[in-house]
Amino acid sequence: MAQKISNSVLKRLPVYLSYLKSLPEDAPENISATTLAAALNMGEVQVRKDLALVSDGGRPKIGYQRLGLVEDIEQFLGYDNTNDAVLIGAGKLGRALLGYSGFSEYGLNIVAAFDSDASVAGTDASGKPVLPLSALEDLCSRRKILIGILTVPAAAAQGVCDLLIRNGIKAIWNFAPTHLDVPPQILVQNENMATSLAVLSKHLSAQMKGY
Amino acid sequence: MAQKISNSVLKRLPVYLSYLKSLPEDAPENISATTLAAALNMGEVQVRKDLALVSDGGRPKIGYQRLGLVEDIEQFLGYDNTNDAVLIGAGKLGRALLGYSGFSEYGLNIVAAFDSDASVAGTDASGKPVLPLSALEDLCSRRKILIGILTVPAAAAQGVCDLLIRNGIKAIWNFAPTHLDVPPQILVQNENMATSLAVLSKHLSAQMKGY
DNA sequence: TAGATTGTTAATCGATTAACAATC
DNA sequence: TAGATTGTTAATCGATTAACAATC
Repeated sequence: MAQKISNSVLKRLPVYLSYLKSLPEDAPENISATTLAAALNMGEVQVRKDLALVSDGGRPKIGYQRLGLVEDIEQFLGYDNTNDAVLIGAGKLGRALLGYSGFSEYGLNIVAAFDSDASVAGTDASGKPVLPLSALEDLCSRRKILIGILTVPAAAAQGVCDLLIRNGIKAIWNFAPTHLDVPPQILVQNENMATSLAVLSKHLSAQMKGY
Repeated sequence: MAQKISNSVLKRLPVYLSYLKSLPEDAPENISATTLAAALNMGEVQVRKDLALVSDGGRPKIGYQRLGLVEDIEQFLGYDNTNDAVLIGAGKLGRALLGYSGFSEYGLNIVAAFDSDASVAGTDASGKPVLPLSALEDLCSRRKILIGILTVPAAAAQGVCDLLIRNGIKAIWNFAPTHLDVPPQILVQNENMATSLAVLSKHLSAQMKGY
């Protein structure tokens, strides 16, 4: 029976992963949950519980096999089988994401970008083609794309979102600062800057006031 | 006694705010928690509880005053008194953020960007100056900057982070995919793409498997 | 063996939801 | 008044933490 994984665990796993990968090649072969927890400022029980979900266990007194753990987390997160994605909205943010080479490491491959502005289309940004929106349908169905990355202005977001869904997209990574209405089986992951800013500035003003 | 606000509430407030602001000028003067909840796919009790924290209440049968609510949320989040910030790392992502005009709406003003690569420095990206890292100290102390936005490669992040803290920065918005070690009174808000991607691809593969 | 470390079971904590009373 | 809506109090749910037993 497939275990239900909470979002909070899911968000911590990449943190472990990137830390483990940042260690030098000649680091010790094993690493303990205690060490990991200390390095990342987390509770060690929590780390152990999280790791228990993805690996088949460490050894008392020794810890987890470092490289095995990396593999286990990557496999668990599905970073080993690459997902193709399309990106809509080739503005500054869109191009920044297009040019971000790090995604492949997480199993994400942006196949092409689309923009409603035909004059932007055709241009290559960091090797990836930028196409007119009219080409979306063909590409999505031909390559069975499941992930759409939305970097369009808020006002255009819902329309593009509907278009994506009509073309078989199952998951949307939404950078537009707006709420999207979607059918229940479609996943929307919001990457709302305003949200983080709120946390940031609130903490800041709280600290200033000294409470 | 200042109320302790949870992060989850803090993250929902900007969502209400942006929805309220997206309504047309001639929308009804009042809006009920019920309506808001339905539009955003949230629980109505939750909406009401959240709004209770920031406003002095709606009226039964009528709802909340729409414009008053906007003001209340903005004021609560501190969007009315602008915070100056510096951005370090004028790569693609850094420039995308620099050029993003929406921040001012959230009370954030990026004063300048810095980059260790002197050849990039001097260039203007969308009107904001890009300066060499050596100019950071002077500007931070002169303008009493409290927020630092980190868009440097992971390997450079901790070093720049330390530099920022030495220069009086109290809050760091970290886009580098790495953990930062900071003293307890410094706030780090991580904007880790890998984290969102993990949630996204996991849900996707779960759905494909049909469980 | 002793001590470090794992993994599990139980307790705590916090956030969400449900039920309901108050109000216009 | 009746019904929509607010706000509050209590119940539920889930995640984190603490305590502890098992293991190398």
